[in-house]
Amino acid sequence: MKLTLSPVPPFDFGLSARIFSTGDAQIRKYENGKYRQVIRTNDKLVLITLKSSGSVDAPALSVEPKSNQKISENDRGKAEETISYILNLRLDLEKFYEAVKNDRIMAAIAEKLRGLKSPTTPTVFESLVSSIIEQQISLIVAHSMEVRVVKAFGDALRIDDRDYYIFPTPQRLASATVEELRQCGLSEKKAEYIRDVSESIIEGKLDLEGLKELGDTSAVIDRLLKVRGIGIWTAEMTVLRGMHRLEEMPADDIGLRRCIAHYYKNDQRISTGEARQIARKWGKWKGLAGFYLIIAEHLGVEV
DNA sequence: TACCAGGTAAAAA
DNA sequence: TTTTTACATGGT
Repeated sequence: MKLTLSPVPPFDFGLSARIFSTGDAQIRKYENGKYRQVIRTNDKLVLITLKSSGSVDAPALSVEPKSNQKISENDRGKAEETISYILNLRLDLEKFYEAVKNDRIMAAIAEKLRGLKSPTTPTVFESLVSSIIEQQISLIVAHSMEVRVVKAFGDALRIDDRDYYIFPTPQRLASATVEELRQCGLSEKKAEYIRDVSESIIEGKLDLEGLKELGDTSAVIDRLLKVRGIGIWTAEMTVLRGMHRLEEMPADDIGLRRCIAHYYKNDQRISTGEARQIARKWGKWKGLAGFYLIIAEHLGVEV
């Protein structure tokens, strides 16, 4: 049973999925033109395999869902919705390109990366926990810890004799001990933050997913900042990566600042303030623009 | 070996 | 109130 999705053009699936080339094959991986990940539809785990069946300007995505349980019509609808959400298929990139056309550098990068959409996590929770793990340490280190956390605490789906894992639920992480989390390489404090925030969620003190309904992004960030372990960087990363709030850019991010410096300041180190200053010209697209810079640098794009 | 990596809270000044 | 420090681990 297959289904087909029609992303809003332009959309370059290969380019957009490419950042998952280095992903873990049992969690989230792009390989040989196929992207694979487990999602939750209603209460079922479904392994989805996506591949392009169109072009950048007439994009189409074919979806192959697999599960241990019977996939209903309703599940199919949910799967479609989740995929559209995590790959940002409804985003109209032309609006972004139009908004940055007067910035010579960004316009050139956008032209080379035409069709690149920014992915997000299925839940705000996943984005928040990942961001906590990524605080201060290198992405390589953070990535290996995340893989350990997902495999230790995430639910597994067995398909064709192979286990695939979905990101753990707040319930599961709230019941984990700090010691168990530390086994994944986390510092004691990060383990506490993650445990505590998970506990707040299951106790109903924090409705992370409900924050999606809040139109005012700065109100969302203010709420997140009240949580122990979440500073401005983590709050901004969370809304950007977990909620598609593409106007939000974590200006104090050291990697992003390096990218901005590379393209706009001849590689001279810049402060958070200078980064925000440069980002002003991207208007409500600061976060997406920052994402374009990171991918551009990663791919060695020069303008 | 020391230092840096997509920070933050808590201690010290 | 502002500044400094501890923290985890992998790469250079």
